[in-house]
Amino acid sequence: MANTATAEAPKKRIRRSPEEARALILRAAKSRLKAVGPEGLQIKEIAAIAGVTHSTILHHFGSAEDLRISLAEQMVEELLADILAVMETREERDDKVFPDDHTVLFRVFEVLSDDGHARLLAWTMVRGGDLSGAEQTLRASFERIQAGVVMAIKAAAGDMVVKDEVAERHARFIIYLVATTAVGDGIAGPNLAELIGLTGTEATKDFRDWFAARLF
Amino acid sequence: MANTATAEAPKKRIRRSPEEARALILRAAKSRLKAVGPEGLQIKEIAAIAGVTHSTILHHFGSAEDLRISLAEQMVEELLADILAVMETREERDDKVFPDDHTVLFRVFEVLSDDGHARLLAWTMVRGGDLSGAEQTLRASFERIQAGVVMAIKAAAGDMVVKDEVAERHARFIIYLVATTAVGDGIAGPNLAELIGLTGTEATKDFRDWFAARLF
DNA sequence: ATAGTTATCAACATTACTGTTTATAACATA
DNA sequence: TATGTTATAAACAGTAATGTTGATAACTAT
Repeated sequence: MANTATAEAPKKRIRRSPEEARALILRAAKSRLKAVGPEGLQIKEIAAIAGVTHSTILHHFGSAEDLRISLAEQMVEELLADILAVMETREERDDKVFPDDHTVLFRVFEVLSDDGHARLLAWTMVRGGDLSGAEQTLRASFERIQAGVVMAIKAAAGDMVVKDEVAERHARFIIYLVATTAVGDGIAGPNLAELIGLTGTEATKDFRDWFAARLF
Repeated sequence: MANTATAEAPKKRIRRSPEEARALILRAAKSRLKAVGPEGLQIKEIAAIAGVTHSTILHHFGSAEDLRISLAEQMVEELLADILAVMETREERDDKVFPDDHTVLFRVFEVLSDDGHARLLAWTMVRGGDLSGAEQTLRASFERIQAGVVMAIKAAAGDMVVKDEVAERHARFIIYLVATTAVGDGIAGPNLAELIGLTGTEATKDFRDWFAARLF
């Protein structure tokens, strides 16, 4: 007996555009990655979350590996877009960045290292991705970021004349330092801070203040 | 026809001690991880490299997951041992560390970020390992490192009197900064430097010089 | 309407990865 | 030499993941 004739749910189909479908699937993959880490990236699990079958994923991405590559690229692009948004906000408000106002740096840290962003980024790096697919976007983004930092350097220098190439070089170093630190912080931070003895919630803030004060 | 009686190679056995076998297998796993990333950590691949069968691995480690845990713990311990060795060398030679001599910092960077060490470390972090098995070792190591940095700080301060707790706090920040930077550098460095425009072999050295000069 | 396209699903096929069992070779110890 | 222990291997089993095929529902364009 049991299910006599409950009629095998006809299963209505939602037909999406390829773009919508890909976006939906990538969103599901991302949430899965954040939730359970790289091991959660099996297409059947992702399909279940997205509400589709796994063969739909294969239809849109070709293979499970291709899905992962697309995910990695998309995440890095999103990340940079977020950082750029932070920078633009600063320029609009025409704020001083350093050393009296650390908010921008803080928000960069938040974007890059908090909320699991860095762990996801680490995943993309560790898996050996070269991100060549997103190269154009990335390069353009960094140029804009660099322009912002150069401005900040000149502002911080005040009266002193700063040669363009010196400021530019300085800017590259600063960007590189902030980026690597934020990435490392996001990845190893929780474990590391505890081991070193930087405990308490204010320790994170203190460190970032200390760091910001030494940047320029 | 074909293989008539080429006698199915009797397959001589090498009998190792449990310690040797475990070490051999972990070495193979590590090289595999460095070569092809986390996806390369399947026990059959590892077994092939180690020259044993996969059931031998299961015999010694219990399960594939247990092997990965052992690998993560061993790698972190090795890493810290290497760094400690660098610190001890400095103390023996009684060198100045900063700002006139950057060799120690350079070697820490080398150990932490070059040669794929950081990528392996990132893998241990990303996979959510809490490393509780190696906790004692890690904590002790960091205490010794911190002691070294405190000495360096006081030396750098010269005549000025530095309160112990200030130096200690400063030391923690510096250790944290160097560690996170080195980790981020090791993970994102190659891609990031190229994107930012820090190209050429000397760019790495220049950055590290610039960084070291700003540490104290 | 009609025809063509394709995003979707369901069922099947296949690989690959982990884990199990049994036998034996290598070594230690008495 | 005899006996026990165990590290190793080979073959098998189970399961989970990817990939394939064919049919169809949803949409587009004629």
